[in-house]
Amino acid sequence: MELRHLRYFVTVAELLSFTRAATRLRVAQPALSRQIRDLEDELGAPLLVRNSRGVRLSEAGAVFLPEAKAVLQRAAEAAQAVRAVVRGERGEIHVGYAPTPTVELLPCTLHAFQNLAPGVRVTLHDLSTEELLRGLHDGRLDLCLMVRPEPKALRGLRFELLREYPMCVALSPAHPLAKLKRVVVEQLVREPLVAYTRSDYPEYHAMLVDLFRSTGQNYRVVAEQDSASALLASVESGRGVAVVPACMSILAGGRVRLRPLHPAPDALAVGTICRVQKLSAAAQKFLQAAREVAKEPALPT
Amino acid sequence: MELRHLRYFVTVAELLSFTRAATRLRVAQPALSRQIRDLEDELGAPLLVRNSRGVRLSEAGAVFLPEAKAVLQRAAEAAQAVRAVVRGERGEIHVGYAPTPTVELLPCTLHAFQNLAPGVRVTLHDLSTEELLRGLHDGRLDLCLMVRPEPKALRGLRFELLREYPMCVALSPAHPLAKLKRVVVEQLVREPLVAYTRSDYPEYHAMLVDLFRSTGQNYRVVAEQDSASALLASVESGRGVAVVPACMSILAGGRVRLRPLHPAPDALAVGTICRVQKLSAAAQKFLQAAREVAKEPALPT
DNA sequence: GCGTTGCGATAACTTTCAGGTATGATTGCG
DNA sequence: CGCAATCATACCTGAAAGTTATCGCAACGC
Repeated sequence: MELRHLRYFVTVAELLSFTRAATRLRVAQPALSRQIRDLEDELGAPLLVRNSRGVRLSEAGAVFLPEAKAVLQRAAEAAQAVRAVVRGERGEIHVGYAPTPTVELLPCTLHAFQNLAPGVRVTLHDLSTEELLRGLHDGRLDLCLMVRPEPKALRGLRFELLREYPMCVALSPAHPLAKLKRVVVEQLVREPLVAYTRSDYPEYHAMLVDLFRSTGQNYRVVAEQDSASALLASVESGRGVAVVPACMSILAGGRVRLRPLHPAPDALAVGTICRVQKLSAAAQKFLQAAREVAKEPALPT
Repeated sequence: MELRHLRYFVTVAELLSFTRAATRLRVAQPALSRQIRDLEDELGAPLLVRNSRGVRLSEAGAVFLPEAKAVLQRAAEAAQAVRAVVRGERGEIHVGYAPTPTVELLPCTLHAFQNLAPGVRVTLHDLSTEELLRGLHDGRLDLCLMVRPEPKALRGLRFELLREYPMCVALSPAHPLAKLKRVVVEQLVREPLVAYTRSDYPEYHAMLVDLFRSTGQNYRVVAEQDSASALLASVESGRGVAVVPACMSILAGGRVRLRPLHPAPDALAVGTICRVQKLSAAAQKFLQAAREVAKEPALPT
């Protein structure tokens, strides 16, 4: 039994005529008669009662007609489900992200994507930079929201900038520098610093070296922390101050003050990365949602 | 898209291997690859991701797999529904009947058939003898429960005797003859008779002529009624007595007495009739139910 | 490092069967 | 009765499903 048999039978049963059904199906009448007979042979019962004035449904045919329609309906739905995936209206995407830099963008993007493609499930993967890039390369991830990586790590991938967060100084509210509108590097270099763990965040320490080079003085790291929350807790406690991107204000709440740094080092570039090739429609919609979110004004510094 | 494509895809998706799926499907592997590719082309998306170590489902494939299984399942159910009709486990039969002669057998047979074939709907048709036979011939009726017709009316039909009801005399309880164990024809011929309408029931009147021939006397019909209930009402009122089959006792209740007639005329033969050819399995089961009912002891006279 | 193995894809061919044309059989109708 | 309409039959054609043989690729083992 094939869907063709069902399509043919349903048409004959609805028009109650082989001739008219053949016309509608764009086949010759004998071909249609043959297919119907094959179907009847396979099912072991005549579905149609032929008389010289057309046909009528047999007992078995009357039972089979709604069943056959249901099968065809179900088959059409199955095809539609795949086409919905192709159009990015259904399915699943795996999105990798770096938690702290995307603390502002990720929730808004997820929300926008939910409106754009309500049928697509988003699975989030909180991973390190290397794991994010590896996941993109081997196909486990469809796209990532993260800090702009080194250009040489971007083989076959495309980065799209969404937002830049200027680097700021995080201070406990009681700290004298917190009264200033902005902090100058020469003031900062004398302060005890809290930093990210050197082994986990080498690029953060490279940034610090760059930042303080102009002062000609050595800076002093009094504590290293392996997470944003720990860094902020250290700063809040008065242990020291930290250089952090402006987006950190969302995590900091009111417990820590952020002040612009002068001269400003390179801002933190956050955006999407995905493969240049073979991007699913759903993933493209996610990119679109992210772009729309980025158009909105940034959070006040 | 044909069911073949779905069968092939489901097998590959479950074995995650073209080679093993081809073996199971009893086709060569290239033929299978080709069919899957045709399906993918039609749906507009790859369903399987091929790598040199077997295959895995793509996004679209993961969505399509349960859909395809559902279609195949539904198709199998459709075929099973027809086979259930063939086996007489499902469907509908049209049963014609003569109400009064089958007053005992029909309810019991319906009950037995309900147990034998619960999935079959029985549609009853209360028709005259001629209409019953015509309905059988042109296929509107599958079988009938009725009085044995003339042999010449049985072209292409088969009668099967279920039960014989001896002819009795119906008397009002107050009637003098009601005190007797049985009524002799010579006694009966002097009584005023209530009969069925001559035009509607010629065979009934033929029976009366036969019955009284031996007495050499004329019988006297004082009223004609066109239904069993009217006949019984007339008898109950004392208008006259009637010759009726023993099964009439069920309709009569206690309002009328039935007494055997001596010498007994031919009993009323009640049974099934159906076409010799093309009897559906459900109709055969109905016949079987009727036979089982007939095996039970008859009602006491 | 290099053959070996196991996988799916490709190529060339064969076979099957859906579909086409022509025609026959039946029946209802003017 | 002839005509028109309907489905069945017979026979042919061609698309496509299937077959065998082979390729290319990647993982594995020695």
